[in-house]
Amino acid sequence: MSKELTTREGNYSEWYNELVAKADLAEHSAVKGCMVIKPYGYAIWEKMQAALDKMFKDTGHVNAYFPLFIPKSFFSKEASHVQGFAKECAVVTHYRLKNAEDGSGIVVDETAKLDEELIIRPTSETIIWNTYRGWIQSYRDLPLLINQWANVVRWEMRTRLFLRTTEFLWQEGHTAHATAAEAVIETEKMLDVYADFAEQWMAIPVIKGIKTANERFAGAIETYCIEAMMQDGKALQAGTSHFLGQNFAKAFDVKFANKEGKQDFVWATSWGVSTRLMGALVMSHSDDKGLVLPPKLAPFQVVIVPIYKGEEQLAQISEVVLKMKKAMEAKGISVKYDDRDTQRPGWKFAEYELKGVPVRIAIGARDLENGTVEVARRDTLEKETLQQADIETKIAHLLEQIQDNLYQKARTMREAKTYKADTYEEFKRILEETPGFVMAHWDGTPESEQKIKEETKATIRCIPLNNKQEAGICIYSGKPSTQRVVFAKAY
RNA sequence: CGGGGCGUAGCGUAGUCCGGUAUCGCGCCUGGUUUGGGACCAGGAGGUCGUCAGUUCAAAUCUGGCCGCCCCGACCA
Repeated sequence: MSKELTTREGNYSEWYNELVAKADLAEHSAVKGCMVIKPYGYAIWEKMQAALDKMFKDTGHVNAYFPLFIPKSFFSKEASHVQGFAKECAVVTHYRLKNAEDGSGIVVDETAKLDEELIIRPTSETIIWNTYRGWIQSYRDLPLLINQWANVVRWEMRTRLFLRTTEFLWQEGHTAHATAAEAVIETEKMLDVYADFAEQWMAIPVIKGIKTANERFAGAIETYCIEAMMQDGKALQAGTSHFLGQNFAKAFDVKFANKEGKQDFVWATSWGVSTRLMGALVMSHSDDKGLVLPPKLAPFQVVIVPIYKGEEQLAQISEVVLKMKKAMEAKGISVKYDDRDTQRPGWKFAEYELKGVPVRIAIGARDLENGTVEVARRDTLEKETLQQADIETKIAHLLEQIQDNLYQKARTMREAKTYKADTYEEFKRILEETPGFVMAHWDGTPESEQKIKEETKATIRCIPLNNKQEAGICIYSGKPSTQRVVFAKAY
């Protein structure tokens, strides 16, 4: 394994791929388009899950689990939904294998053909709404606020670790409501949860907005999203929350008796974030030395490396370290003490930098004499010598600073790469020369949006919520427009 | 599905044009010296060269088929 990482400047895409592999987050599996998430990467995902799961529960949701398989007929019930997903579905057609008669190995047993094929879920609206029919009779059964943690499969033509894999992990919330207004409030509430998570936990600033009709989820009335900017100026959709109207209730005949005793179709939402967030995390903060993790999501926040000669000295150092470790842990800081004798300090320094551990503490004989430690922060690569006394308070403070600094840095970067364009020429020049978000007027038609996409590869990422209204003309058609929207090339 | 590249030890590779029994680095194992930014010395283990067939005295190398993966596009979270 080479020690030097490809630089972001040199080849951003290659830098990302190498980083994911070298930081031990994930690797390609034997199955095309599918990844193995390695323990270190999975530990980050578990942190994300824990934080999100708590946020969901704090907003009144409960977890449940629905099947991996969906009968094919369910898909045809909601017309636009099937249209959106049909091209990327994995299908189970048989349920048994047998030994080939010519002894050449195992083959599909053609006599074990399913009467109805099963689709491996690309998303669970259909199986869930089919189930909800049996759960909802009255307004008293509503709202139904359910989330599931699951894996889904979308047979994408081109995949990239975390950003787009054939199978991925996610959570999908599916809620049912008595009124449209209540469902819209839910949709917006969960968008806020996602935005808070992105900003406060992942240290990634996001723009909340709604998707245009072209970009809307298949089967939704309105799709809300959070959009983040990666260091190369490309946009990444980090989470979506959909107002589904009564589309799925009608498709699956889910009715309830309202207070007036009248039958009405149930109103729905669905919302999800996936392991794609891991990709967002990597691409937002990391540098040419490796991963940079926000303290709130790092598998461990502090690593302590002893520098010693001989076992006796190690024992002396360990005594001090274990006390510090205990004090830090009492403050809720996660600490790894790496006293392995099999690797040298320099090796460990490089390794933990590559893995993005927020704070490294080194302690040697010199420090024992002086009552000090060397503290290095990953985000700025700065080192300072601190007194051991009350180290837990200093480190706790430092971790907060790092968390905040990462967010501010990402925000500054985004602002520096956000532009206004008033003509199509200017728009194209910006995308070509200095990729980023381009705020531009658009006439509101799918036709103009489509043409711009074909000619520049840029799409409308979203129409920001509470967008400033201003008169202007569409950069493409010259027709009047009332607001600027966010254009960018996207992952 | 179009374009490009690749498949040789755990990883990364040389060798392929011009056929002669596989190179180098990292990693791994043993012993020793080391340890404040990816240590050094000595010794050692590890390979049906993606796969199947063909040509040949002889194939990693030539010919044909097949399989797989990666990258760039179209599609998408």
